[in-house]
Amino acid sequence: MGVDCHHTESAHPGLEGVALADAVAAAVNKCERTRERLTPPRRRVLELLLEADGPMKAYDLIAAYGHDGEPAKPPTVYRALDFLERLGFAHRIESLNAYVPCRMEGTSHRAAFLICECCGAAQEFEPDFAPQFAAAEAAGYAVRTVTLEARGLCPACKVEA
Amino acid sequence: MGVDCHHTESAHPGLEGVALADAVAAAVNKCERTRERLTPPRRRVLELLLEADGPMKAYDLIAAYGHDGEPAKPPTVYRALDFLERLGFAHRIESLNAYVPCRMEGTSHRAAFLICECCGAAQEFEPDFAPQFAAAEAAGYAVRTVTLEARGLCPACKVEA
DNA sequence: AGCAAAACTGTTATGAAATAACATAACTAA
DNA sequence: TTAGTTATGTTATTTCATAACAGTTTTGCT
Repeated sequence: MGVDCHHTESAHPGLEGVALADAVAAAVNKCERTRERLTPPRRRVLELLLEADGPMKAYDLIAAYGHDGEPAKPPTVYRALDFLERLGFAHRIESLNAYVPCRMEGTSHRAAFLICECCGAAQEFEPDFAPQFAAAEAAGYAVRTVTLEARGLCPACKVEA
Repeated sequence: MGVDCHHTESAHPGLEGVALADAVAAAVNKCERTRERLTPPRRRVLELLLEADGPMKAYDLIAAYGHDGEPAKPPTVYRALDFLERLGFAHRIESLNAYVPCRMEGTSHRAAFLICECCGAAQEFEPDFAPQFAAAEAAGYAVRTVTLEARGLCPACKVEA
């Protein structure tokens, strides 16, 4: 991703084989429990996100969608992304116009990311916003969702620089 | 902005007259002190942001650019926005694809916003990220910039709902 | 002052990201 | 079993942003 970086994107290598199958199975199970429908296009987009080594652009997903090389139509992928985000299986990174699978499955979390400007890796973490928004809520705001994206250098790229 | 809201956007009414002139003069002064060039297109875009009642989309700025109704060319506005962001006179709100003038002039701040999903108002505030990123920096990250966008209801819209 | 480098603007064209609109198909609950 | 809801397929369009390059203004150097 980064222009001035020669690292392989190793912070979050994509899943393969058993690990990928397990992650998909976990999603299938969660959907069954909650009566949600992990339909073929939704499942396909989730697979693509899980396999990827880093954040995926929507049009990367569109291009990679067909096992035979046939691209998807944009609404197919955008609808699947909407679903995956709604269920917490994926997150959109606003400052990259890109998408990642959720790496913190199960935690009822507000997503936050540390994005490396060198290698492009996006590390998800669990922020503690309570102190941040106590004041806002005291002033009458009702906070519903929070997007937090920090940009800088990951440990590997920082060392190299 | 909001679809289900009948409020006027009063949280941050646009500047007019003397207040607008003062804000522009402050920017002129700051640029003179720092040897930056607040050229006509940059100044015009800053004026438009300051006059606006809420976040402005780039193409709103493009349409409003000419005093005679003539739109600007897109690069004119995007370049001006780059400049204004670089100097801290404006902020981009990623989750809206929109821009606001900085309301916290002078503070060396990392911008953060409370965005009302009902009326569209964007309230800037000064977050304290120190506790948030102590852990990240301890783990070797070098955090450079932070984007924080909280979405919910502002006090006025919360009351109405 | 004279000149080169850098920064800025104007312009055309294109690229990238996302959605509108509408027809069809598949679940699901009475 | 049929009405209602949810999801998909498809075409087209809209929205957002930048590439590329020519020309101008400013700045810094000697």
